[in-house]
Amino acid sequence: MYKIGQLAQLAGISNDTLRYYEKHQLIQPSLRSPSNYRLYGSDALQRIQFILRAKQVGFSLADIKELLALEVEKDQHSCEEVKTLVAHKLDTVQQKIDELLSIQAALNKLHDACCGGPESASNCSLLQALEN
Amino acid sequence: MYKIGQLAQLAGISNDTLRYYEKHQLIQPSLRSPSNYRLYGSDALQRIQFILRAKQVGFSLADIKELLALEVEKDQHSCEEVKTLVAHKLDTVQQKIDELLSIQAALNKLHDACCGGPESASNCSLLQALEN
DNA sequence: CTTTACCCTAGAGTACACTCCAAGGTTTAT
DNA sequence: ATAAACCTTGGAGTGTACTCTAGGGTAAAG
Repeated sequence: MYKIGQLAQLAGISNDTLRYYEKHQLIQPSLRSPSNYRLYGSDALQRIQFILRAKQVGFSLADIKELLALEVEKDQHSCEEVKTLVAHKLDTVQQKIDELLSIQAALNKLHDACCGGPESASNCSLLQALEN
Repeated sequence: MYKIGQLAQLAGISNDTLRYYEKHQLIQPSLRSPSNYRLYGSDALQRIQFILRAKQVGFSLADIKELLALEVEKDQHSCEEVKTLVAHKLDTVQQKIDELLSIQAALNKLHDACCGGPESASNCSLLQALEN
């Protein structure tokens, strides 16, 4: 069981951020101590790391809340619903990957082609690299 | 030459957003009309599309301004500087791709494994799918 | 020639995601 | 037993990225 400060330090975020995430229902402490301190299990760390990863690639906290809520439960009905939602999320993820690959290609071109020979070095920008 | 409204519509953003990007030096109109209207060349559209793509994958406007400023010019000195900056940006991009691949893997697992047989369907969440 | 649909600037307002502060209670170390 | 280092809540403040409003000028259509 971690207290808020311990968990925050492990995750590299502030206590305030953790309380903010709780207020917005991205994470809940497993229980409260007799003196009302938040107490977290070790699964909390994994959850926060997922939140940070998703944030890095442009998901909003609202998006992330939806992703974390994706769960298959016992009845087949819920499973079908989840499958549809997951398919949408996978589309979004693939689109982001494609966008990153195009940015990566442009950066590589700027790195390799534009700095190659002495004559090729004049006037080469990221957008020009993206064009060809 | 596009007027601001035409360009904004083509790009799917508002006139205000375009003026906001100009104020923050992400884009400049090629010239002003005699009546002081902004006039953009066709390269502006490409530039905006790059901005939107980069935003989608979690780059801030400050990041994007830096990316757009990456240009190799005539002297070799500038080229070396650009190479160093590009290498850093490529690291960031690769990290984002890796984060997306890990999210993609978890979503696929939730989609395939957790909805497979009738018994495997009970209690499967995104984070559990990420674990194994 | 006037109405409708554009455009301009400057500045205020909004949503999101924190971040900080005040005023107080708890735990740990000396 | 007392100081330092934690924790609590509620609410105010900050930075980013827009979004809207006011008050005005310009351009195209009937």
